[in-house]
Amino acid sequence: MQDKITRVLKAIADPTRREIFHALVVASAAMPITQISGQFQISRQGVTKHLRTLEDAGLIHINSKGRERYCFADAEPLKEVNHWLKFYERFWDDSLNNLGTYLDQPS
Amino acid sequence: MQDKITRVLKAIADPTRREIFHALVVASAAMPITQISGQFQISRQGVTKHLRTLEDAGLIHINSKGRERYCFADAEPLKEVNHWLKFYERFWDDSLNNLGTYLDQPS
DNA sequence: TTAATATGCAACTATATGGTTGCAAATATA
DNA sequence: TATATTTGCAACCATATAGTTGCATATTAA
Repeated sequence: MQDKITRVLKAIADPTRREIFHALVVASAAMPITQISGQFQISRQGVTKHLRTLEDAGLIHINSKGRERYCFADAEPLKEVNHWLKFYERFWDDSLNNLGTYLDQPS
Repeated sequence: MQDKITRVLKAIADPTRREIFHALVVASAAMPITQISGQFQISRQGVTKHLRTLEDAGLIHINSKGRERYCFADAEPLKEVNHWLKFYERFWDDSLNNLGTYLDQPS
């Protein structure tokens, strides 16, 4: 399949998935799927698909209990995104650097 | 269209685009499209499409000079991703918190 | 036992995505 | 001027994505 970081980035690249993930994080409690999907306009099945994507990225975990499936957030995979970002940190402040590069073009 | 942060996340969610962006960052010099595409296996047009996506996200800027178009990286939009991540920072360390949540399920 | 609830699976649709190729136009070079 | 180079545009293709609906199944509650 895909790279781990690619899975995580694709997972959080969708606004609805970011909302679902956020809801689970701030809830700080495991929630069954129906309860989660009740907070969104899209169908339960739509939410379920997003949950699977989040699960594949490791951003949530699901645990069955009776007929219900409890989902809870796990922010740990975001560490890797943070690490990826860290390399570029030194570049996003010096806009002057970019400007310099721009001015460095052959004329 | 889309949210700014969504555009940025979608842009970096593709491995080829991350490579292109990285190449431009470390080059720390503006490069014409043909020169960039020479570093990748996919066609020039394929690269051009990725460059447009990166440009829409603000991760590169393009400047025409004669028949050439010079591209250079701009890491600034990554700040917003960093800011989004920052909120979750406090959650990704305490795996115990997640475990607690897990154990908090009704029985 | 019967009814309600929570879920998964499958099929389907529309659109986005990552890639290709062919061709035309603009610019630079011989 | 004739030729080579850099690029954009457009059409096309295969697959992925975000969403839907219908139905079957398992579990819980009346």
